Amino acid sequence: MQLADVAMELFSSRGFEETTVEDIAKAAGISKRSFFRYFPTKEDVVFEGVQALGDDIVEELAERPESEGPWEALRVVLRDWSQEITDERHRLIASTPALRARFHETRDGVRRQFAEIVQRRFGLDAFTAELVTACAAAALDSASQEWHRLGGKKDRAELVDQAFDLARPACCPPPVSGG
Amino acid sequence: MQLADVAMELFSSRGFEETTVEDIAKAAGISKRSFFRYFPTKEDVVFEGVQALGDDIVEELAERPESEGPWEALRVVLRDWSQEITDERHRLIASTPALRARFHETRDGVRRQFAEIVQRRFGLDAFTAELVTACAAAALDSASQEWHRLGGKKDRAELVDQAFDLARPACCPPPVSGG
DNA sequence: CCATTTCTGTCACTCAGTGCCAGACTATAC
DNA sequence: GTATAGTCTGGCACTGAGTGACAGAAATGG
Repeated sequence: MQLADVAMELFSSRGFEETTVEDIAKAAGISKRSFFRYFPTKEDVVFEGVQALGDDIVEELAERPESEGPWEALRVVLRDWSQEITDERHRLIASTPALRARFHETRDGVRRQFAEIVQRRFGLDAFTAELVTACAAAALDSASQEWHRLGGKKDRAELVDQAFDLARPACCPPPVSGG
Repeated sequence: MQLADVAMELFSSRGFEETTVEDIAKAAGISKRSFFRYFPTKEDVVFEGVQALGDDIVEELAERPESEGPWEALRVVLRDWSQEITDERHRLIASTPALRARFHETRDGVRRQFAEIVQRRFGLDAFTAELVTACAAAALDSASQEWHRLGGKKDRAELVDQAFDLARPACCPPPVSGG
């Protein structure tokens, strides 16, 4: 079993803060020092892959047709993002303040990358680009929360779509379809 | 001089992470143990008052007229929020990842309070309330960043207004003024 | 086989944060 | 005045995250 899996299992059963790095190391049969050779911090175990996923989505965004407009491009591309974070991970993050903080920060880093691309690709000024991407993040967040509120009974992608409809900012008018 | 001022001065000159709690304590003429009787963590020094300010604004929000609608109410009330965080504090937070993370988390806590009030006072469902407050936070954030981008040359309140115009979500149509 | 690189554990360290206790200070009551 | 109770403080020992340095094991390559 991989180190990250061992750690996540301990986090899930005991809680993040109640699990020491030495616990993880012992369970994985390595030393504490070696743990820190694989992960720079204890928190990073939980966020393994999130940054990588962010990079993937950034690339996808850069490949959307320019004619699509920023809001639609973000909508399409972000439907995946929330899917990839497992339930257990979400539960853990939501219930641990330190992880919540770290999650916000990580996600905002990706959002900043989005903003740069949106600015270049769709020809917006920095202010508007920041604004639009921040609104998209807001929509995604609300969709994710609503999904949890409903106990996972509704399709995530559908909720994201709904959120993007409700949150569409005034600076991104809907694509006209014959009117 | 107050403990928080001593600490902020050290943070400003040496940086947050380069300043130990013992440094602060020594400079303030108290023991390390006493420092932690005034502030639960080193980070909390930087965020002194932010939560209290949040509570104030939550109250203000609760007192806005119902007829105003959520978006306008948030706009009015949030114009103060960013004003209250000093430049130096902003600079420090922006340049320290751990503080950035903590800031996001703190602000999101306040936002959740907003959402509850918006939901009750303006009769929205939880989903929409979360969405609208998250969009407002996005607008505020973008305005604040733009203010820094412009080197503080433009009026903050004006930028917030502008951001709220650009970011107005589809679920909060503008108040009709005779049309 | 030997040489080099890489991986690993151990040890010692710094720093944030906590629990405990003992002494100092203050306020009130007698 | 003294006794007493509550609060504030420093000191000490501790846990736990994270780092630097070093030495030995293991893989790699000739």
